Amino acid sequence: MAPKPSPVTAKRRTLIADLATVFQARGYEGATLAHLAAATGLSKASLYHHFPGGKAEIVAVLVRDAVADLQRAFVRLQGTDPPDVKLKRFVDAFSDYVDAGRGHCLVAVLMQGSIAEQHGAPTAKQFEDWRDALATQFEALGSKPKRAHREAGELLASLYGLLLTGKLLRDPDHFRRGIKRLKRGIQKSKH
Amino acid sequence: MAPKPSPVTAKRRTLIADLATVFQARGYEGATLAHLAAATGLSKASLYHHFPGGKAEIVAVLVRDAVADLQRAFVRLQGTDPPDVKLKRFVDAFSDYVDAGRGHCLVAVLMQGSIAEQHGAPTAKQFEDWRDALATQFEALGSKPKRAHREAGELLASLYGLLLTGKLLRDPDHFRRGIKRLKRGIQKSKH
DNA sequence: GTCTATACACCGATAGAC
DNA sequence: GTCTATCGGTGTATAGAC
Repeated sequence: MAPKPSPVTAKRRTLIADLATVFQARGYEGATLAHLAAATGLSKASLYHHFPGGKAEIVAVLVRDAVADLQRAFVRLQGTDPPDVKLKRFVDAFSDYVDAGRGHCLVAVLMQGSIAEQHGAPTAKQFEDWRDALATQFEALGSKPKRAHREAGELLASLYGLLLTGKLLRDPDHFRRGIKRLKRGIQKSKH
Repeated sequence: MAPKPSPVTAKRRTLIADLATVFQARGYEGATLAHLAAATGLSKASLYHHFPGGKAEIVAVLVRDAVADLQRAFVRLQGTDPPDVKLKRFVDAFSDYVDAGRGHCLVAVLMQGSIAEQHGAPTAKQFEDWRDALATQFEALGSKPKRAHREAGELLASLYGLLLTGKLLRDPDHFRRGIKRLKRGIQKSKH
């Protein structure tokens, strides 16, 4: 049995989750300390106790955390299962990460705007690694390296495109239906 | 010959274009009046002369204007040319609208965040109309209505996804290559 | 139409009591 | 660890001269 996580860590995790919802909905500049305090139930001063660096430290921690969350989806590509199974599991995990299209990808939200200057370059490298991990699976499905790399980029673009257009169209099902089709497409591209 | 546009209107057009660049790069909350004044070369007080409603009026005008710009891409779907030709022209026009992936779609940028509450619903209706216009062309290519509707949503998602992932990957060519492939895909889906 | 000067609210951040 | 009170700076918006 796994060891019980310390309550300190558990409290910090819910604190971070509450903070993330504000940045997700309002972006970096739109997320004021008053909003953050209200969302967490703490005062502004208490937030500075947990994050002495203020807003900059909060967002740095949140980016780290969101990248780790997203990483958990790409971990589904590891293991000895067939590549199409792993790719479909990844797509499902990504869907979970963005709450089936109801939420956002915090990494993507924060990388648009003033935060990109500070965290944009390392995040871009991370996304390249993720694209390579996807490409490896497409190669295992029979595609040549160049084509696999292309298919990996297309899959990423489709996922984020479905997420964004679902919000533009205000259609909660747009993302869900798109995910379903994407998974069928992975099945087919095996031939 | 078309009548020469009045200098007043021309000045206002460049003014709006300058303001748009700031909102595109910084989002609604990130675009302060100081930034907007600097970008236009006017003082803050002068901005209030042109837009008495302040920042809210500026962004309302900009949304109207950006929607009209984007509409110009969808106008390429009209006419008597073959549907695949019209769809490819639309894709090129969209690419031009976002400066080949180097810029953003101002509509999409503003609809994420606090502005969505005010302008989100009418914009969503507009996007539905645009999706329908695309679906009509896919029907003309031989797809049944349901499938054409799906293909239209996929095309929109791919365009916005390529735009977003190109920025996440910091790869200026990602969008350009994706556009090329999308156009080839339209060719193929004809058969 | 454009400007400088300014009003007033809110922002991020700190001090210090409990 | 949490709070109230408060600081200096900046944000939006206005007054009024030119």
